[in-house]
Amino acid sequence: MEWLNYHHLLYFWMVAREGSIVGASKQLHLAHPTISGQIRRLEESLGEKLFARRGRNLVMTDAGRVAFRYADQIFSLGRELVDALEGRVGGRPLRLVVGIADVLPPSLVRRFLDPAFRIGQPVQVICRADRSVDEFIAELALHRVDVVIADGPAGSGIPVRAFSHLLGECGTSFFAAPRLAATMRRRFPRSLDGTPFLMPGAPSAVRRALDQWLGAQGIRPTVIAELDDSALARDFGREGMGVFAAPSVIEAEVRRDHHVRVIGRAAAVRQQFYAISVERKIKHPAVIAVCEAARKDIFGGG
Amino acid sequence: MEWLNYHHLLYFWMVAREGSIVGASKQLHLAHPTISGQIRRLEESLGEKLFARRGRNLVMTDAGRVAFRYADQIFSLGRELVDALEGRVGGRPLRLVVGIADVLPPSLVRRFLDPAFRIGQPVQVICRADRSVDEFIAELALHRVDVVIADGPAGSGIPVRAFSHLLGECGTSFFAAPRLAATMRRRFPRSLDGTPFLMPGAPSAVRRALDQWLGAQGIRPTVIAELDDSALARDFGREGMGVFAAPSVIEAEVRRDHHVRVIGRAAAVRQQFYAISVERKIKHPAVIAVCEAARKDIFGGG
DNA sequence: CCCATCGATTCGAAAAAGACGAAGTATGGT
DNA sequence: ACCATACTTCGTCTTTTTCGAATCGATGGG
Repeated sequence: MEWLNYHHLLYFWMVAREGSIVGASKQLHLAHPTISGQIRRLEESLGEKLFARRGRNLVMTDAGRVAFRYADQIFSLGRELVDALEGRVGGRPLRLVVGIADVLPPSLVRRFLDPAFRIGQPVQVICRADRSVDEFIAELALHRVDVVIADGPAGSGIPVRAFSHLLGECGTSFFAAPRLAATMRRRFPRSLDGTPFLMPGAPSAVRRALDQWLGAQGIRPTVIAELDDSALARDFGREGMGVFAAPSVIEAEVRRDHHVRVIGRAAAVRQQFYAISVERKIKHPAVIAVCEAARKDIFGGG
Repeated sequence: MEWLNYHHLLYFWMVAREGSIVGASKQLHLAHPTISGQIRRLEESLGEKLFARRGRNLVMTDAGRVAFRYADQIFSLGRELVDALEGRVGGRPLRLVVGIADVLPPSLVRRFLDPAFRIGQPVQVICRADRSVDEFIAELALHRVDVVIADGPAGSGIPVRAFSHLLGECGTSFFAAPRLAATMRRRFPRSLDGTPFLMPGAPSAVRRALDQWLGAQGIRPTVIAELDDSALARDFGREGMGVFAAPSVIEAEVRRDHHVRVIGRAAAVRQQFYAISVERKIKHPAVIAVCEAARKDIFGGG
């Protein structure tokens, strides 16, 4: 039996996270050629290409995405291991472990979580995005996460007793780099037809709503990439590779941070955000703060 | 941030599994001094001793046991990763993934699982013992295991909808190496008082029943080790290190395989065995076979 | 009690793996 | 066309890993 080389896997994982070899080389304090070579070795030993070149960047292949999911868990466990051994098992300051669906935009998550820090007592928030929503819900049952923030309620697909609390909902806005946006703004949404489009990953609620809406209008954009991670989608979009969608509540941040323009809105494509917990009545004070603030401040006017 | 060396961890894990460096060196096709040295490095980088010498063997320290739990999951994920990438994701022959509580004696598990192979169609059984029972139940919810075999019903501790099917129950027998057994057989169970005893790990049903029974009789053995893994307990016992307990149904195998003698029985210490599944009515044909055979053949007469 | 055995450890030398910088190739923006 | 950026390839050098031989300590049998 031949063992997987975990160092190679670490490099692969870091490259996937950072989106580039150069980025990873900085994180790892290594020269870029080193990483390039080691990833090649990993691909050889696995017998599968993990990355494909897209322009001057790398994107994961299907096999790469599979490997990444596992790698994510492996290295998350590794960190837990050293944490556990260094004694910080149950940190004394109030701890809030949040599982986050990776389709959610980071800036929105940050706004959701912000109130947790303002509840009077010191609190340490641990954000995890290294599992799927279903897996997080299973971890909810094991009390390894306190709350899961997702783009839909806990489905009946998995038999865990969990309760979904609506944080708020809004429509969807479509964005593109300035050049592309200029040609698209007129005749929206018809202009989306045939346009390069950055699609959210398959098993998400946004994706379903989007598919439905596009189908109903008979619009068929050209899907040039499917991205599980919404941050990745916006990075692609910023580079002018295509149109992407994001919740209307964070329009301002998206425009500002990614230098893109809004080309149109679809109120019918509802995006919902839920906090999922084990208890029907939330007890964790930080989670209570998060839920209340979301309903009042973030979605209060919209 | 300094990264955990996963190769060192692998060696550590293998040594822990095999119980000795020599054993691990055979599995890994490496020289023993290599492993010895690499484990030393791991201990240095972690700042914790993982093994302590007991006679000419190694036993895990508390820190070692913590690390082992994590390592087990890490390498189990690693194997899944390469399996997934080699395309045997959903193997066509009927697959039965069984989660096994590590307090259960392997020989009993083998007898439980035997009928799964005799159901007419080809079946591939994947036994996993790399998580705790609670974790397995959570994985049940994710359909990553089909059934969990445990020494007690699914507790209400974790909010997963799961159903426990009693496979059977029996009393407990106490065993020891011949020499020790000879002095113990008279005046059982009083003779257990002060005797070196190999206790099953804390969070198991057997342990609770045993504690209760000993307490009721006012017997206090000297606990020289607590072993989560029942196979380990019997290995210790075989070497004459102390008395250990096992379910009465497997008396014959234990006597034969470990060259130990029965020193007494306690019918009151009931050991129960459950198959835990997501459905109330079991659908998986192999699981049905397992349950029926257990009730008829294994526990039919006793 | 002594000796044979088994298993873990220490040590220095040899082999393998990893890391580096320089140069090369492809891509995208100006 | 040119430059900037990012990935690759290549030859060399460094670090890590591995090995065998020798040693130490515990165990069990004679």
